[in-house]
Amino acid sequence: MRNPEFNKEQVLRAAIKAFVCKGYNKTSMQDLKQATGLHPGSIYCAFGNKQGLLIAALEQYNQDSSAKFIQLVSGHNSVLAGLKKYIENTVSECSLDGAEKACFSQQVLSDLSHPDPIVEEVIATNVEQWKNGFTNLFEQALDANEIDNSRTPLQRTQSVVMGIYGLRTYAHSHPSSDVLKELAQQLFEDVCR
Amino acid sequence: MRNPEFNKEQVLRAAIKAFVCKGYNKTSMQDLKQATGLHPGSIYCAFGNKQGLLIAALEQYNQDSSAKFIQLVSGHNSVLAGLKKYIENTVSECSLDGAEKACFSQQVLSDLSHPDPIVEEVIATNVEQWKNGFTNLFEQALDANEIDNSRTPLQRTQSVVMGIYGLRTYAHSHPSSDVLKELAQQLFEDVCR
DNA sequence: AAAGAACTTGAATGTTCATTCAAGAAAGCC
DNA sequence: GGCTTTCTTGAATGAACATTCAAGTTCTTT
Repeated sequence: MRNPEFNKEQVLRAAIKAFVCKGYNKTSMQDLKQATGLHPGSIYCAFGNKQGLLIAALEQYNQDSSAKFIQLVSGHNSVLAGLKKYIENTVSECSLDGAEKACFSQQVLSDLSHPDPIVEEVIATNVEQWKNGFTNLFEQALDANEIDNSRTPLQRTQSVVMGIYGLRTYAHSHPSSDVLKELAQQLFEDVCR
Repeated sequence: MRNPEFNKEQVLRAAIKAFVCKGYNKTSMQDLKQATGLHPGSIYCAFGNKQGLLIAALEQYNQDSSAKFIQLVSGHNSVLAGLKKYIENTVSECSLDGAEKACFSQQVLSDLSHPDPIVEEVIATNVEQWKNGFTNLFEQALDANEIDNSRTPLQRTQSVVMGIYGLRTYAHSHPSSDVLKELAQQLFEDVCR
């Protein structure tokens, strides 16, 4: 009996990088071979097919981004400072060249015109979880009297999610990092008002 | 001497529809043949290649969306009412099933991971023109005292563009039309505040 | 009505790409 | 060390696709 020679997490993170960089459709098995170090046959053995790899990668992304969310949001003096930190981190990610300008889930969704139901469900779960993070945050902020109840936590969540989508799309057109920071600051203010 | 049998505008609008529906990359020449009624050879004769058709389509889109902008924004009691109308129209477009959920330019930009410089320039021109429309609008609103000068027209333009990008991306996940309307209303308020 | 010019057609071409599979290599077990 | 099981390799396969082009069609001019 032999053990597999690769580390699944490592492979999936490499795959995510490749997918985010070129888009799912344009990432060939050759690209994936180069990125992950796995030969086509091995990928098929481990994940069934290209879409199987995508689904596994989306699940990994889900885990990773949840962890990152918690890490960024925690350990601040106020709840809203955590939110601010998160938004600022998004901006820095967007400003990187060639790297992750888009949220992986969202990119896949627009890449696949008619996504497979399974893929769609994994993405929906991702987004759901992300939104829950924000909603919890706003509930805590409400409890701590950092925001008023003129809008519900859910409404604020929707606004901030929309805003981040917008920020990321805006970043595609290579604006100066100052403009992006200004937009992020404005978003933060609008959402907390 | 013969005349071409097709109407260029009609063909380009049909091509835009096809591109927006399936995405540029996934739209095959067969799809384009079906959509435009032109056989592959004719398309190559008229536009050089697939990318030539894309560029011509983007230029047509530029014209059409400029015209639509003016049409939507004009003829209201106040300048801001025009803006509101425009945002509301965007929401209705997003709510349509299968139709134009995304701005064509923006969709192409994310579809082509490394866009040809020519394509990129045409898109940049599109966006520039669109932004100018908003900036003019906010300048008029400032002159008419409908908004204050706590933020420049350019800053407000950036915010509204980001917001519309966000709205459109948000629409991809099939939210209820009420949520979308609420987000649009909030966007309008935040931008005019 | 005949010739010529321009346009249209769609099968053929060559390329790219996901996927398969048979042969080879390595680990565990006796 | 030999045997079995599992994993890895990468060339072969076949489908999908953009592009070409030679033959066919239609319009205009004289």
